[in-house]
Amino acid sequence: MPEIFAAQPYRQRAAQIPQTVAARLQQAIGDGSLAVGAKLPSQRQLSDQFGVSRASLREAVSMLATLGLVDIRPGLGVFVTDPAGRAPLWRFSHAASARDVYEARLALEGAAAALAAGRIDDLALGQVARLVDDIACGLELSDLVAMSVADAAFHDAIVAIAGNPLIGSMYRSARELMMATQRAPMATRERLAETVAEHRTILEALQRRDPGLADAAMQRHIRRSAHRLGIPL
Amino acid sequence: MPEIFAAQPYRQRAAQIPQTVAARLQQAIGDGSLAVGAKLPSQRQLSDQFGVSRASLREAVSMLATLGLVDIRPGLGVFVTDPAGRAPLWRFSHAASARDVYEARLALEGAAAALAAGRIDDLALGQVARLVDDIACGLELSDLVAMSVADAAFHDAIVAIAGNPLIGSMYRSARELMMATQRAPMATRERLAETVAEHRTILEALQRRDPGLADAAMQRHIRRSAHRLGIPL
DNA sequence: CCGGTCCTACCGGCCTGACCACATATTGGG
DNA sequence: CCCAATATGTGGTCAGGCCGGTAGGACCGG
Repeated sequence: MPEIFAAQPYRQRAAQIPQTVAARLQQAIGDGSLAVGAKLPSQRQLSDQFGVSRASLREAVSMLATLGLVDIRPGLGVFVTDPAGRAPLWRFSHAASARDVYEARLALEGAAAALAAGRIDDLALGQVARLVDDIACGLELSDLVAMSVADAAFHDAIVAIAGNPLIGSMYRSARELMMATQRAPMATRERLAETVAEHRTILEALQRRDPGLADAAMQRHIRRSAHRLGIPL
Repeated sequence: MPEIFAAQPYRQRAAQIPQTVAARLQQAIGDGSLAVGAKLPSQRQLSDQFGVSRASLREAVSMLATLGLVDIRPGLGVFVTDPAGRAPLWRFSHAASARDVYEARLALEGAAAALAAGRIDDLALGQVARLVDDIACGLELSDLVAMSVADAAFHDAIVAIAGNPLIGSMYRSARELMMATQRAPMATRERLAETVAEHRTILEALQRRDPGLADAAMQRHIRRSAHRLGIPL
């Protein structure tokens, strides 16, 4: 399997028209020429503009839709989707174990916490603090649903604050995968109290703007979460 | 397992033909009816079999290709890709900066190195050592191409040894993205010598089976690589 | 018998031009 | 003034055709 050297310079396949068109559209979306929510010109118009057939243009648009960059609404048009919105349509063709997912979370969220520590502002800090309070509140009320909702929001917020679109996209994918394999969390009260304390520790690291501390606190939290779920890490 | 969400309020859009065909092909790939590496029937044959036009069938195949499930080889046919295969850079929405990519690499490859340290066997250790030698050899011969090839192989190998399919998939995506944005590396000889030393350090950490050390060494290497390319991290 | 060239069937890539279903804007009648 | 019929625009789909590249067999020269 290690025949990495056998790989000669990839034969550059001739530029395929749909791919080229998709790339140009993607670029237009990326650099803001096509704002979020904006409606693209009609397929007939675009195909004419690019000098390609509508079939090819359709393939390009179809690819962007598959990637979730664009939303096609029959009879209305094609619209640029909200990037912050769900973009996790990507599929891992192979199955991942719960352990795989937690290892990935460890890497991604640890890094996200470190980045967030260096980039968080006071406003966001207050929001994160509120989410921690929500979690604690859920604990007191023994409202497991509220707790898990606030918990998820907490992690999402940190990844968002990290401000790295790649890590954000990867995180969302891992999260989606996690939901597919997650078992019900055990509800011992003292164990739940642990998670609140761990979130508080992360919050403190963010307040101190200490990336290393935030990374460590987040990794510790995820590691212990995995243990609580019976996943060896 | 369709329609868990069938009861949703959103109006169910009429089944679109390409999507339906893509789903059925995807299912066939998923359940093993189409083995990895197998060649799909020709597009004309498939379109006839599904009772759809070739244009629709092409859109479906194009979607699968976008998801990386199949590989289209003009003049030959459509083939089911190896799940361990790589992901095209379309995956990520809105353009990522070089800094974003390096931040993601920092997280992913650091974690991969740590995992690899705990899982590497002597055989793999020898292969990695050989790759480091190749890099050093490239330096002596001032063969920049050979160096970068061996360098890439080194990183790929560590990710492979880590054995986490998620991290592997994410890493490959990031790598593709990196190649798209990479600027020419500066070729000062002493700077190149630095990279050899950094790789050696990573190798030593792997030899000691020390995850923490491997993580740190890999992160340091990537960080310095970024600096060498003028990317602030 | 061997090795080359040529031919042909097959494959994907792309185009043209048309028709359908749906959403909306326009318009005309009650 | 309101409401329905219609015109227009959009995406969805189709049929058929041409192009260029690939592979494998047939053919021919050595």
